[in-house]
Amino acid sequence: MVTVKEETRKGPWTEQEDLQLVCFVRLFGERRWDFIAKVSGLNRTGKSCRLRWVNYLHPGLKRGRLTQHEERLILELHSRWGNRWSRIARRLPGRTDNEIKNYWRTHMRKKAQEKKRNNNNNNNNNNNNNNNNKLSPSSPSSSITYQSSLNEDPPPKACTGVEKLEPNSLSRCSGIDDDDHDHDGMHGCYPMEQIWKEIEASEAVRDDACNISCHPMMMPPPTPLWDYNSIWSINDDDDESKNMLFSSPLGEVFGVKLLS
DNA sequence: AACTGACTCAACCGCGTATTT
DNA sequence: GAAATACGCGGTTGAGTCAGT
Repeated sequence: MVTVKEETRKGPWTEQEDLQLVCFVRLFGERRWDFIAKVSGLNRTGKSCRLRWVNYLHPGLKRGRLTQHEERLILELHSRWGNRWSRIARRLPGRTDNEIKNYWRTHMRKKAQEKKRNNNNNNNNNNNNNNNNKLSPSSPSSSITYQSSLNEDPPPKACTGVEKLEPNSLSRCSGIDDDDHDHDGMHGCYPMEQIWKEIEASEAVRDDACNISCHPMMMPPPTPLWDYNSIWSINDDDDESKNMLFSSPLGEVFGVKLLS
């Protein structure tokens, strides 16, 4: 007799897995991921489930490219906080730390390349009196200059260029946790002020939404922004979904509740 | 059409912190 | 208070896609 020990699944998630995960998050809330992983019958770690939920399945997520506004915000916040992606992500409703991290990597790669090019040009045109050897904010999106390159994380101090932080805001650059009141030191410095207002406004909206949707037993948020309606509303005639639920360890129990 | 390099995105890993037992 | 467990974060990797040659 050979007992088959099921390996924990890795790699890309299938639609079925997504569906299953959503169902169980719906039941148990966005917590106890190990429990959800076990109970759902997904051969995934809790960690993996959480990640999938946070980065992909969460109904509040925005899809698509970052807007210019968001890009600027990321640059600005990164210059203040460094690689504190989750914190930065909190300022960009609907965006995940992973997404921002990925964006930043790309951005920095571009920057590094630009820098390289600039340096090369400068070497070639050494006699030119333009002295561009400081990284010039050549691209429209780079009104902020960065000291960091691809390989070095910007030290939190890298508050350079137009940000013009006030002296007391250096603490922010040095990674001291001041969490959500961080922008107080910024006002009046430069047009970012307007941006902060917008952020706060959007956060207020988000918080309201959260009060409604994040209660463990009131899981399904009002309207997913993207096409997972099918997951969130399992109809009586959705046999596939039913099967999936029922085939999970606790499926029978909860399936009855869900589908009754 | 085939190849190559850049880019994007999803996912995993390791580690530190928080919470529970 | 200590140990175990769960959670969250940041770093990294690899597959897929797209544009240029």
